Amino acid sequence: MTVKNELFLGDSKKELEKLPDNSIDLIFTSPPYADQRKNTYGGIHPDKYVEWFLPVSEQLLRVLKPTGTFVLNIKERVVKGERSTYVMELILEMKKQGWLWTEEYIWHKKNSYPGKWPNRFRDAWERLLQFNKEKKFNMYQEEVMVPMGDWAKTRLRKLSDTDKTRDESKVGSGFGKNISNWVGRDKAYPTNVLHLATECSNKKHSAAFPEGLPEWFIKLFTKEGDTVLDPFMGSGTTNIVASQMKRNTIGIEIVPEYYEMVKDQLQPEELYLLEPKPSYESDQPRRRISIR
Amino acid sequence: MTVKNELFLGDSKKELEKLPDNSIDLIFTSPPYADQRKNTYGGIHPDKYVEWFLPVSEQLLRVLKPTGTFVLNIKERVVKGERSTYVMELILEMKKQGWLWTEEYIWHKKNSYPGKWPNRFRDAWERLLQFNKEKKFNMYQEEVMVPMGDWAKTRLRKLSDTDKTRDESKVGSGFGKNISNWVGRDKAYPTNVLHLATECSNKKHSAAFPEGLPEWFIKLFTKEGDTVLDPFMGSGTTNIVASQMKRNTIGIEIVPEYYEMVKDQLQPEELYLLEPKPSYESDQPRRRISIR
DNA sequence: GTTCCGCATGAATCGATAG
DNA sequence: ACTATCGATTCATGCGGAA
Repeated sequence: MTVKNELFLGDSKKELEKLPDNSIDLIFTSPPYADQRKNTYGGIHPDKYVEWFLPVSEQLLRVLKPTGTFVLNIKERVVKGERSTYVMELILEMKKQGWLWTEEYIWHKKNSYPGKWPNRFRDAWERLLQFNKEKKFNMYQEEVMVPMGDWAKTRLRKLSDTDKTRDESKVGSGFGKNISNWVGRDKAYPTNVLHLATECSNKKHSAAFPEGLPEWFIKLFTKEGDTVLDPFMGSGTTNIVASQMKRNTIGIEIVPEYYEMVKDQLQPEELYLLEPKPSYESDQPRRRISIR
Repeated sequence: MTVKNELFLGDSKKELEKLPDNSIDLIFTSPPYADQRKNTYGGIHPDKYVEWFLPVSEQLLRVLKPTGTFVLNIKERVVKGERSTYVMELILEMKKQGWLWTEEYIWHKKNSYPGKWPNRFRDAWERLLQFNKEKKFNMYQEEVMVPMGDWAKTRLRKLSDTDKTRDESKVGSGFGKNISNWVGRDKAYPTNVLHLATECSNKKHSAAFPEGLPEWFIKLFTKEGDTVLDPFMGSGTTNIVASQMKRNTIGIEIVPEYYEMVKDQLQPEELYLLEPKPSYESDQPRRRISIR
């Protein structure tokens, strides 16, 4: 089978106008976070953030299918000792646009940035806000349950201490519990708390999230042949993962350098001859994405 | 030494008026959650929640010391397939009252109640909102340090002499590891994600939280002899734990049954004859705190 | 082929210093 | 005075070279 990859260079709000109504199954994105500094990539001042984002979310509401889902990865900054409130204000405003705020998942970043300050500890979590157009939407819960295949059985037999305590991320997509909890069970349902380490690979984009994050939501909210959109593509993690999972993808990026970088890795049409096993069933390390 | 336990039966807003200004070091509470059903304990309709809570938080702002902290354990309900927004509205309104929203901790409920719905998974986390009166407040970070990961322990044990000297000579090399700094340290600072199992003890109160939760914040924000307030006492977990930790406590409860229950367990004056380790440092399994 | 170990670095924050 | 930039702080993780 083949999947299509459409990439747009330009401002999200403008480029989104080119997409037809009700055509997207899943929007997964991590927009530029608010930033006081002006010269950072995409830095938007916290006070202007909601105003900046709302025209985009209005377009997203238009292009999303009624059965589709919008997952927004975001976290508010600390400004002068206080958490900013722009994320909360954004949720309230998006509801006025017609979005349903269905759920808030927590991404627990197991290896967060070091640091200790007089008034706070390390920030080790981010929000994954789920929005929908309708109360009824597509959700394939079975897909994110991790089956007890031969791999898991073998793995459990030689379960090491490190597996038990330290490395939860080797289990499935990295979400969920201790491997040892699964002994005797066929399947495990996840919760709305996702445990995943931030990646320390050679990505040149500062806002990269681990591949497991979009992978999990793509599995949960789409099936093969569906269409996944990332309006703030960045290094293209969402699109590359989605394409590997045989979903059609659309990506928009305003910085030419990142746009070109992703373009080198994603063909307009990707042909999948083989039926690769899902990565969580594979014995091999997950395929690394190299930047050429 | 002795600690005092003051218990009030009545409505929080009214009873709080009896307390003097700037007299409390820590407020830790889990108020009745919003609920559409009227017959639940303290059930308040989501639409009325903010309006109901604000007079209480206004009193809390008055009684809290300038160096004190208010920790609010809360989570929004799902109403008609959507998360309610009263928590966000509450934060925004409390900021207008003069509160600083310093931080949001996540309580990850490791063993949350099993369950699955067509549109969502198990809810396995709650918010712990930290509010302050001033930017400078008391925080005893060393008190909640946690054992270091296995990796560091292994590394330190095997640290060779050359490693020590070589690393010391590299002081000033900027960002990077200086392992020798860690010698003698077996603890690390925690993050803003707390991993605790929910407790299934014999509590008759529906809003009971595990003892480890107030215990952690009491350690972090107070010292012995300080005063801890819970304006929605319930089964009295906060007060009982605080009293055991040699903090003076004040509790307010509107339901006579709960009020009497706590009164039976807490004397107006508790005498602590022994000065040794506080209970939370003992080896007794019941009082083990398990924050990773 | 394992296992071990050194090292880089990740959506960070504060406070001091420079413009 | 006010803003922008910079240095110090510090832990989990995976990778790659060494044993």
